[in-house]
Amino acid sequence: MIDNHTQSRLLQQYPMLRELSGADQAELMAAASVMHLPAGTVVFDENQPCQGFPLLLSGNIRVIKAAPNGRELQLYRVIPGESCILTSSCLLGHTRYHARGIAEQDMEMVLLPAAAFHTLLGRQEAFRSYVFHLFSDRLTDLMQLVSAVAFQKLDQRLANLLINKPSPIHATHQVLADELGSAREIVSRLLKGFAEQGWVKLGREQIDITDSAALKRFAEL
Amino acid sequence: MIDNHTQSRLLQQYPMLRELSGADQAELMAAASVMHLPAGTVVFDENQPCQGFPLLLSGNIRVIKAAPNGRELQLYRVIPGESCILTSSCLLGHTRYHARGIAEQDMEMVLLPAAAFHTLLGRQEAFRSYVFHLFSDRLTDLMQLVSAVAFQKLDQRLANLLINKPSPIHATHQVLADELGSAREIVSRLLKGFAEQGWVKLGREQIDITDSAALKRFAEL
DNA sequence: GTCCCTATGTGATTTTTATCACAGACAAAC
DNA sequence: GTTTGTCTGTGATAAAAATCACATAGGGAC
Repeated sequence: MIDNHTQSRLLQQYPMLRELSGADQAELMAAASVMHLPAGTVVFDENQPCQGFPLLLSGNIRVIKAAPNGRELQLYRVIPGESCILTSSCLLGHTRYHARGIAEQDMEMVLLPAAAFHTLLGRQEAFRSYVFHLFSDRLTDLMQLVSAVAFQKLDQRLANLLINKPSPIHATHQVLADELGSAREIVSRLLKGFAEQGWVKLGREQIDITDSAALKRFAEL
Repeated sequence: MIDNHTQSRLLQQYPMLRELSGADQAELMAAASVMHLPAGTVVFDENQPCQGFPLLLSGNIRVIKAAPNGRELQLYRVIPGESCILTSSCLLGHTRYHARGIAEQDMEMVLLPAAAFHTLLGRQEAFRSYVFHLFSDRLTDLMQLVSAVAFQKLDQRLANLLINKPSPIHATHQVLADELGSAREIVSRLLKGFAEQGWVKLGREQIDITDSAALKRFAEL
């Protein structure tokens, strides 16, 4: 059951919910529940069954693949207004998760039980269309990712990563490495190279982009 | 417009179509058209807009990402009974293709125009569920692929590729390399290694798997 | 048979990435 | 201040892949 304040926040983040019929909207609010997860929580993990459909109010989820040797690679990030398509996939395909989701910051989310999810999907065009779009976008992202991992060198991928974050970037080299699926030392060395080119300025847990045009040129080479 | 014989073949490959209402089924058959494509045809390509929803009757489609330097990587294969989810993604997300599709053999397919696709999706639970499942499966495949490309060595990926094909395998090393996103010489050398282990026997355009258990063990190391 | 095209084998070399092993640097805690 | 823990820099080395440059071999066309 969702309280009024949360309901309005939910509708703000997910405008498509406004298009649901009043009755369905009420049913959703009745069936759903709010969860608070501290940063670092494993929201879901590989091989785990699905709980329900998450709607993020604040914070976000890093969805990653972890290798047996401890390395990891970020598949994508779920932000408020989106939902974890992986979960939809589980719910729709009746399979289990194939990746791990980790709360990056403290997180509030509304969890829609599987049954309610299926009901909405069957009855509400707006909801269906929303889910289809999510699938579509994710598929595109993943194909891009595969292509990048297979064909691009790490320096280009790193440059890309940097220019897609707001400068100054607050992150350790390890975090960047995990996002790229590589090792910390490599990222450190590449960053040093960028710094020597005058593209970035490095500090502890901080990277200032000083020549984003050059970085972009390099990334798209 | 689809003739009777083709209709029955279509229903055989796509049993879910039987669950459509008679009227919708008739509408589908009226709106759709049959296409014959010779092997090697580029069925769709990156940045191209979507024509419609393909239903394969025979042959199959290799969906690949091509790198600027000529290398390529197979994302997945579409076989009769499946449909190209990438197309659904385009139709639903109103975007363009993000990969290339190539007819591997001569191909017959039924093309469902975008409008008919959307109608069916809105009206028919069975069709919707079919499309959702396709999405779900593909997403899973792609995540596996990303993980493999990022974390596995080529020898393991090659072993995996081999054991998932019926022996004897008829393919040039170049074809295998393209499937893995690597170079021919590497594949040749790795295959030689496998042959030395007694796992395969090599011939011109032919690979006989002589110890699939060992290959499997190696692949899953 | 010869010619020719494609497929394969292979050495040599380079590039890229990973791994290991520390040293130094910085910031917060005490 | 000192201590402590995390973060970063860096050399040395190894491993994996890619690249280049041919040699050879098989199979069909003639």
